[in-house]
Amino acid sequence: MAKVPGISESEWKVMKVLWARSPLPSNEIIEALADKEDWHPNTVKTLLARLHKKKAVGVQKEKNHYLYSPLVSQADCVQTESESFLMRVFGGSVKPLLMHFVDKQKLSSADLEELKSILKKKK
Amino acid sequence: MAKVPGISESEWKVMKVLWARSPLPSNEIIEALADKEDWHPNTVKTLLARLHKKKAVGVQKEKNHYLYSPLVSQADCVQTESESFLMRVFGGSVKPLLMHFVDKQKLSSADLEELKSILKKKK
DNA sequence: ATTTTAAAACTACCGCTGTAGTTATGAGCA
DNA sequence: TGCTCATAACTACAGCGGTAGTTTTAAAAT
Repeated sequence: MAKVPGISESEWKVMKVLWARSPLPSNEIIEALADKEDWHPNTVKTLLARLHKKKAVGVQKEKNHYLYSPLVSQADCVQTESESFLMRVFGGSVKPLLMHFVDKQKLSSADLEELKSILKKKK
Repeated sequence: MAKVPGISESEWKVMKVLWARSPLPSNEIIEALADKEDWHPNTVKTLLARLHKKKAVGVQKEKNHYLYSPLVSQADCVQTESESFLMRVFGGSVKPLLMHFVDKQKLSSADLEELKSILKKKK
């Protein structure tokens, strides 16, 4: 899997917008984020610039404005983040991690069923 | 559950030592970390000072030297970190998270069995 | 063609992080 | 009692992250 650059908390929020739909001009990205975050438009621009610099997003010049798209896949980023979280917090052991989340977070019984069937297939 | 201060990556490594055994004098902490990390002793001291400042570890003056102990529990820190990870990377949905880890990380079949039985009890 | 305006680009600033050098302090030893 | 040595305390500094102000550019409108 592709090596992805480090992506900060705020940058993730920008990436999520682009993973959901792209390419997008900055104003639409800003708008999409306005819902969730209370950010100055320039803040989003800065984040886009940083993401561009580290090659996490690409820009295409479209006559007067730019269009942004992800250059790294969400799956790769999720993988990278998960790995790092697993190491840092659970010392690399998946089982305690799973037990933690099964235990501490509320799962519907439908979720439980689904999980069980996945585990069954997995075996 | 107690609100814990933000604990950085390197600080976590120090906390792990103290969660495993405490109270400890700085030299033993430094020694314990020497195995895993290639840090200058002063680096560890700085980390301890920062953790002390943010009240994540306490110090007791023991004649000439200090003894350090955690003031926040590992469980609370794990909980806080997990929550933040869940939000950031999986948008708050536990099921995709679980599926990711079941899928992407290698689990022994013993692990799978154990998980299944936990799920069974959980239901 | 000049003015207005939106977006892009550049600059800024503070607090946190990783990493460590430097200085002060106090206790044991000579 | 003065010297030495470990340890604690203070200082440093560059890079990142969150946040946004200022300047430039180029297109649209008059």
